[in-house]
Amino acid sequence: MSCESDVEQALRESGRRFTMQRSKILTALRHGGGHRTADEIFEQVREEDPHAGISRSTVYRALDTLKQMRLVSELDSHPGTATFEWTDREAPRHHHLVCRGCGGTVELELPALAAIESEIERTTGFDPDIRHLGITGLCEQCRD
Amino acid sequence: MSCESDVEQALRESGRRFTMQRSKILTALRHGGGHRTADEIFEQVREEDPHAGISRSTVYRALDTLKQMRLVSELDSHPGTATFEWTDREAPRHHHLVCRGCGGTVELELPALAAIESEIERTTGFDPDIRHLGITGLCEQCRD
DNA sequence: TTCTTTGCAAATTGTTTGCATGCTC
DNA sequence: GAGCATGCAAACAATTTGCAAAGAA
Repeated sequence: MSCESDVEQALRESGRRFTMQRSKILTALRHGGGHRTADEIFEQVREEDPHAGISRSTVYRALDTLKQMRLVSELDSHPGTATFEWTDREAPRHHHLVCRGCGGTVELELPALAAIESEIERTTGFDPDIRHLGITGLCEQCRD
Repeated sequence: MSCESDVEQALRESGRRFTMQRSKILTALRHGGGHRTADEIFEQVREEDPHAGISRSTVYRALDTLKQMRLVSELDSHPGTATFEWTDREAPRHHHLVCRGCGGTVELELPALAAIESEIERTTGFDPDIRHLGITGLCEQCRD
């Protein structure tokens, strides 16, 4: 699930259509290098190609279907504005630190969380999305 | 920081006022036994005392100042509607599992997270709010 | 009396929806 | 050609803001 044609195939197999808009949204999300809000994606697509037919509702709807297909995931810890990320199954799992002061995010790997994931599953039967985990706090600069 | 008068003092010391509304909001939050959205708090206060002068904006503003004072914390992982909790420093730290299927929440203690907290601080200088951590996923019933 | 807080209503922001048209399969 | 997808504009929901009046120190 890592290049355009795979996505195209996945869409077709589930009876959906592979459209220009979806393709551009995915590209913006994948090559944008990180997390993007719906609005950022909208602006990014529009900027790269002002003639591209794209609207906010399309972005929301596309993100929604891609989420259902598990190709895109919505990050937690961004109060007020949903933030999305391309779900790359090959990449190492990383987690997000979201600063409540400046809103900036830092990524880091926390291998120890894998153990917690299985502990949760074992004790509660809950299947946690550790992958989407966002941890809020204060970054070094904002701690003053 | 566990009874009414402490809150009153904390407010006074920071040059703020101790008002009926703030008192009732806190009571609703503390004795409500768990997490509450702004709207739930509003309804709860209004229900307990229909004559109480309270408005939604007041709830939001009060929660905001209480958050700044670290007396109340906003939980992550509740997309769309912010959820708040009384920050009880004496209580054991618990964490939240939020089901993306039914929206239900489960609380559990995860002592292992304390180690992760210090790891984050050590490696990134970030001060994480592990306390507010919300983990999304699918609960046992919704996994079908 | 001074300065904070409140209520009300209006404004914002982020997101969703209905419907006619366009495009993919 | 059939049915999913799109754009537009309107609908929504949650939260914020301006301003005059009320309340705490």
